[in-house]
Amino acid sequence: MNFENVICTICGDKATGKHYGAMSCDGCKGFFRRTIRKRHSYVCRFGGDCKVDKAKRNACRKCRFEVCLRKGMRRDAVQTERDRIRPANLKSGGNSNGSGSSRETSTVDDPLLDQLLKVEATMRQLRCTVITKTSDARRQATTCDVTDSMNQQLILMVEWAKNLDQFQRLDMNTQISLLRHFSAQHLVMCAAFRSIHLSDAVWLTNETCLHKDSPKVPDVNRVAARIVDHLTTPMRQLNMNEIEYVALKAIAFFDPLAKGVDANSYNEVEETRQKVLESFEQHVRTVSAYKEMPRRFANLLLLLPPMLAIARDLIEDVQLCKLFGLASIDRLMQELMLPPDSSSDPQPQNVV
Amino acid sequence: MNFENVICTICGDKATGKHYGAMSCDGCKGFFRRTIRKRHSYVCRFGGDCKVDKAKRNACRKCRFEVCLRKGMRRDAVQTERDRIRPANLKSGGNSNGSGSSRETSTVDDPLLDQLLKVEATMRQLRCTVITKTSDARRQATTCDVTDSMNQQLILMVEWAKNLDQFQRLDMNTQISLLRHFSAQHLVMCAAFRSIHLSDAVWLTNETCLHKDSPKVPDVNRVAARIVDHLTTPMRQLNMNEIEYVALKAIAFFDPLAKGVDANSYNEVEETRQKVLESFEQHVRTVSAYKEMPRRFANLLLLLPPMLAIARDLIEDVQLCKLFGLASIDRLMQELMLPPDSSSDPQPQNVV
DNA sequence: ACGTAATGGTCAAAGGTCAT
DNA sequence: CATGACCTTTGACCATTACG
Repeated sequence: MNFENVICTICGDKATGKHYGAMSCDGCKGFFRRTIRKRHSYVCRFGGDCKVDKAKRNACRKCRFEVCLRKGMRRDAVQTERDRIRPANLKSGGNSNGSGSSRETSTVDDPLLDQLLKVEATMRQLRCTVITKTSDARRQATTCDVTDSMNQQLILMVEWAKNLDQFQRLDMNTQISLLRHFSAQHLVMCAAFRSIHLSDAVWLTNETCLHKDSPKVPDVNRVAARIVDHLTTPMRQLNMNEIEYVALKAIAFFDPLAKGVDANSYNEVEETRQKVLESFEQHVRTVSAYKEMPRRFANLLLLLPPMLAIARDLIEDVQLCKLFGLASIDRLMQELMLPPDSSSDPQPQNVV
Repeated sequence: MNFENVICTICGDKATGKHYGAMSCDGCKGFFRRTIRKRHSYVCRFGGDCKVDKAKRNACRKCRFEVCLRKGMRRDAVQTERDRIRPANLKSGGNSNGSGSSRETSTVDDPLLDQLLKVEATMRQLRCTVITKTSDARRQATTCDVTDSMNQQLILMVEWAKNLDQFQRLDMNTQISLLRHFSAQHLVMCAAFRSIHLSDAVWLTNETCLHKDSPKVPDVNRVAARIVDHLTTPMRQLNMNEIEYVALKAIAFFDPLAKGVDANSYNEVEETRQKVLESFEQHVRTVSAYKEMPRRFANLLLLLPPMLAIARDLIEDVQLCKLFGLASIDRLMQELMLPPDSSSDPQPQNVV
């Protein structure tokens, strides 16, 4: 319908259709609805017969409302309030004083990221006591180097987790579930970030190097090559720094969907993840030196799917190695990385 | 039939017949159809048990929809969109703009997202010609239903890809690589989003339902349960809509890390992914009705890792089924989902 | 052929939104 | 807080389809 030449019977403005019984404009329509809904009651400050036209219709609400009724608008045509089309903005905290206190975040102002960084530094120190450093460093890694390094990393992962009070607060069942779910991802992620300054090789914790096409080490799923190509290279291109690394690691670790996390712990884990996510996003978008790089936040998060894929293939490789006796699988590695097996302990023990 | 004394089981208004499985009025009928068609997802602003009667039925859409389901309305009774009854040109005989002059279903400003939505709509129509609809819909799915539905979805995936010119421009080797890499993820993602209005069940394309704990179907990895718990439920909590769904699907599909994508094609695929990412972020942060929901963008992206994990377990399940002869594995499924096998064709053929 | 029941689509007139 | 240009949703009404 074309309302171009139809005028509002109340004020003479352009009408947009019949509303509440009278051909009228959107203004008079809205005015009438609000008046009825909010039970407004007006008083005329003048003689009670004010002109109601497009220019003066807002001058006297009493007289405008009178005209609405006189021209046929019916109160019963106004319905009760409906559902919101869009949901109300769920703002956290609901504090209205949030007007930018604008404390410029210097470097690592965020306490959560700060905590993660500190734990990471502790781990770097601890690593020296755990690592069996090979005498001639930087040589080509052997299968034995790889399993050694993996074992060391798993020990460190457990220590790392124990340093996080968000982890310590969880019940033991959940703790074990998170560790098991994360172990392979931890290995892959650490190896990838640690190698960010190498080219075409993975730097193991015992300071040997595993070249991405090394034929010495059984690797049907080409895990080493994919760590380099799918993770380390993108990390380098994104100029990923340690803050972002520790945050992303925590996001992957606190995964409420980990097998074995029950409904009670789900919320705790999810809450921790959301807090890290908040700090992580805040850092990447407003603090980081590369905050202007388009889509950087998304691309950092998109490191997680390939990380997961490679982790799963790593588990497959370890299973194959165990099956064919190509490498010795340590007890901790067995408990953390391989699926529960009837032939070994049904429940991980002494891990935490 | 005289409906004078029949009342709507949902709101108590005068019923006009049985609609979608429940005696109801035209209002509840239309409301239910629109909800299903547009994949609306509501949130109750109150306690979650609002009264639903003739006067207040529009006050809370969440609770109205809940009552619709509780009173027996079935989503599978809502059919796919038909052709317009009236030709779009209601005014001048020959309207020049070929595109539907009548209100198109929520066109998006972004041309890329618009393209993805249009292809999705095309697929919905095509589905009708591919799907072998079971006579009694909504029954419990059998193993045969599951494999049938998977086959249909794989056929549709190939058609879907062929409708994307960003895909058509790639060389055939890359095309096959992307399809193989995405196939299982496609099945999981479609099933998850399609089931957003069901509870505790997955809605298959042949309109049967697979309950998350169905004992009928072999599912050692509990894929159905995890689709519901790890994907559908979070999607519902995030109020994910179709735009976000098609964008996320494209981001997962155009994965330059897919096995078999060579260095030349890498950039093309990556470029497409980055463009979709750009549009996706733009939409979620500035256009979406839920743009104020904190960390929404990150949480949408974080759907991808569980999606990938479930997809890989689905492949495992299919392999097991094949191994034990529990289900017939179609040739297309074999080529797209299972690893290349020396006993069958070494190279996929006739897929694209 | 015809009625009936269930699906579909239409669009005026309700509703809500949010910069001003 | 109120306004009103602009957009979404509702539901009375009519068309189409399947079946006996």
